[in-house]
Amino acid sequence: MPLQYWLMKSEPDSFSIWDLRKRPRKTEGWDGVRNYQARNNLSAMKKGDLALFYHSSVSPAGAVGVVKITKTAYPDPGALNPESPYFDARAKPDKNPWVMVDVTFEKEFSRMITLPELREVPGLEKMEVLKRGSRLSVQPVTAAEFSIILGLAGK
DNA sequence: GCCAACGTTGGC
DNA sequence: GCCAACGTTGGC
Repeated sequence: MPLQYWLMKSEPDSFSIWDLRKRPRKTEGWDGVRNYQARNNLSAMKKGDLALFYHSSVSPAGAVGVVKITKTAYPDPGALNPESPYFDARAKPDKNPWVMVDVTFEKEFSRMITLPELREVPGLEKMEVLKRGSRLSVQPVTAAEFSIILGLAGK
């Protein structure tokens, strides 16, 4: 199976690509996903897959860099911890539906590729993140889309 | 801060 | 199983 590509959204106020770069080994667990479709995408990730790091809920929003999946899906302990903002009372230690992966910093783009810019680029029309009302926080991206965006970042 | 769009919940 | 109400996301 060749590498797969993804887009992962985070609000930079809670966790930014700059936070990730400062972590030991530039690695952090991507936790707190509480949507089944996004969870399924996390579960489908393979070691070595690459993901666009996307800053959401900022103006403008956009892709700011690339991370690598360095650990495949494992149970997200936050779901079991009442102190966690991501606690889910329905999750049990033997039946925890929520997973997380580890991501490692790969690169930061020299500039943000903003959402308005992405909308203008031929070949990206079908991207999930461009759809009206798109809220999925972990999305698949095709190899072609990923390549186009890296090209924009390299300019 | 507003509000459209979405996913989830819960009454029936 | 339907669907209205609700809470959340996220662009603007």
